[in-house]
This record gives sequence, structure tokens and C-alpha cells, in this order.
Amino acid sequence: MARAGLTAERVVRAGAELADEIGFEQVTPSELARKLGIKTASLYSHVRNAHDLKTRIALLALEELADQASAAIAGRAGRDALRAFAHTYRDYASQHPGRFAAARFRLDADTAAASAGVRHSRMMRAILRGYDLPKLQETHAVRLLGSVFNGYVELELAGSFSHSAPSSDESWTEVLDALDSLLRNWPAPP
Amino acid sequence: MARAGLTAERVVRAGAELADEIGFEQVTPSELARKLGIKTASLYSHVRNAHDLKTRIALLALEELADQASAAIAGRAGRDALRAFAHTYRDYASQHPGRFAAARFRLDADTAAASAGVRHSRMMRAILRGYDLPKLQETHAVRLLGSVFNGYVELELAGSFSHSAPSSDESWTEVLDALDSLLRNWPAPP
DNA sequence: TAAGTTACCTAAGAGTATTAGGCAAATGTA
DNA sequence: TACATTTGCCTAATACTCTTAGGTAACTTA
Repeated sequence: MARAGLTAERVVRAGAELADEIGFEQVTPSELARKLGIKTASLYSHVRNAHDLKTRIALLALEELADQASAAIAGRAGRDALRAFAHTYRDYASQHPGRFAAARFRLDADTAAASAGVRHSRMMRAILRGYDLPKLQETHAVRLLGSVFNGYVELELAGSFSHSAPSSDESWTEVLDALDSLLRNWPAPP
Repeated sequence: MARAGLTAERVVRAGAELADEIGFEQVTPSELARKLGIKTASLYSHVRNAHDLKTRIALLALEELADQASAAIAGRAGRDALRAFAHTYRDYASQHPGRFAAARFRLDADTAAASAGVRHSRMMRAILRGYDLPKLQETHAVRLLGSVFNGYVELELAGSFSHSAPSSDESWTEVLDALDSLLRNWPAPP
């Protein structure tokens, strides 16, 4: 019997591809085994179980996304950085919808803390340094940015913006301009 | 054999409760049948299949949420309406996390168009009427609001805000103030 | 009370997740 | 080169899950 020469890493990468093809929810050991041309049981030497598989795909996606975002904001500040970061997010989601869904997979606290997820919030904080926000408002602003990026992309992926004018592209740039303006005129706390 | 006296509607309501107990993803025919004390196969006289069950729970949740939001914004305008609407969203999600997840279940286009989802965007548009937005910017603003509300609540539910100060409650009010301020000073298009 | 409806059942087929144990291909060692 | 070890993949088996088909007994209505 010829071997496929798989490793845990190759399995996870194939899982990520599969997620982009059929959706992250639909990625299961049996489906992935089919794609790889091996028996389902054979996967269990590379991955602990179905949940472990999904977790690893999520970690991969978080890492990839952080890498791309980090490259995008390098050397930029203020509005430019904000736009570059946001575009990276949206582009990644449209090119890799399954991976993006994976990045939103709910990890347990420890795994999340050790994931590339923390780089994401660090980058947002870095972007905010280009705006003159009161120190105490920074976390609020980070949470707002995270909410908008995740929320917008998810709604768009769900098709919520595709059945009415104006185009989602247009809204996206307007929304980013609005956010930029908001960050430059953040309301003073009471 | 004593009958449980179920109907499609009671089944769906039980499904919604189950979602709040164990999570929407985990709601399956077999699990629901267990909760109801009947055999799995018996569910199929009330519901077409697993997907149909989830769809109906989603529609129920959208309806409930729209009802509550509609009651909350009645008689209010501007900042008050914005806050009332937003709080309804967040409260519903924290009291009914499973139903809230259900409300985000991806419906096919026709079902979505016939769902209470359309009431949600109508309400957001109504709220925006309290602000003096350029007509063309209204849709962009609706999309921004939807993104923030969905995004924030989802991140919060995922625990993203629970492991660092300040509290999510605090961020939520700051974020809403920021949104209010943004809507009152929406940047002029180029 | 007889007829019709229907809420629930049992039975069965196909598929999935997971574990246990086996063999043969790749790899390291003498 | 020959041997031992590791390991990548297999078959087999268990215990689910979803779904369909057909039956029966409990309610409803005339």
C-alpha cells in the first residue's frame, strides 16, 4: 500500500482548504479523509478528534490572518493603517471564507491566549496610537474596531448586503471613513 | 401510550429552549427528542429534517428579537432610540444565547426575505431618521450599525471581552456614545 | 358509537466519530 | 547490507446520528 505521507500539519492544511471549499462547519474527519484519499480512522494518528481538527484549523487561520495584517500595516499610520488592516481582513474573508469562519471558532481560554488572536488586538492598539485617544478609551475603541470588522465581514459573507444597492464595496469605504473620523473626534467621557 | 400532545410550534419552542441550554449548534433531532421524551423518529411528523428545525428556531428568534426591539424603541428617538435598540439586542443575547445564535443562522434568500429580519433593518432606518444623515449615507450607516451590534455581541458571547478590564458593560455604553456622536457628525462624502 | 385523523411507535438503512489492533513501508542502526 | 524500530495507513467493531416506511392506539368529529 503506497502511503500518502501525511503529517499533522499537512492534514490541517488540507482541512483549511476543505473549509474554503465546503464551509468550515462541514469539515469533519470523514469528509477530510475522503479529500485526502485515506480511511477516516487513519486521521486519528494525526489529530485527536473532530474538535481538535477544527481547533487546529482555527489556529492556522488566525496565524495567517495576523501575518497578512501585520505585513499590511507595516510602515503605515493613522487612516492608512486603519484602511490597510481592514482591507486585509475583508480580503482574507472573501478569498478564504472557510478559514475566516474557522478564525471565529470558539477556542477555550488557554488555547485562545496562546493563539495569534492576541496579535490581532495588539495590532489594533498599534493603529490607535496614530490617533489621539484618551488612554482610558483605547480599549473601548479596540473593541469597537473588532466588532465592526468581524460584524461587517460576517454579514457580508452571509449575503446580507448583496441584495440591495449600494454595493458592499462602497459601504465598506464609507464605513472606514466614518470610523476614521470617529477616532479623530472621539467623544469626551462625561 | 400517553401522548405528549406536541405540535410543530411546541417542538420549535422546545428547540429554542434547548438552544439556550446547550447551544444552537448542538440542537439536533435526537437531542431534542430526548428533551421531549419521545423517539427521534417521531419528530419528523412535526419538522421536515434537522435543517428545517434549525431554520424554524431561527425564524422564531428573529421574530422575538424584532418584537422586543420594536417595543423598546417605541416613543423614543435619536440617542434614546439607539440605546434602547442596542440594549435590547445585547440583553436578548445574554438571556438567550442559543436563540441569538439561531437568529444568525444563514437562511436561504427566500426564507430570509420573508423573515422578521427585514423588520430589523427597517427599525434601524427608523432610528437613523432621528439623525440628519445625507440620504445616500443612510444605507452605509445601517450596515455599520448592524455590524457593530452583531459583532460586539458575538465577541462578547465568545468571551473576548471577559478577560481584561474595563468591563464589557462599560465598553458597551462608550461604544454607543461613540456611535451616537458619529451619527451626529457623519463625515461628508468627498 | 363508528370513521377519520394524527401523535407516537418500531424497524431498518446509511453515515459518522472513535477505539483497538495489525501490517507493511519508511527510517535508523549495526 | 541486514535488522530493529517507528509509524502511516489499514480493517474491524461499537455506539451513536439522521432519515424513511409502515403500524397502532389515542384523540376528534359526525
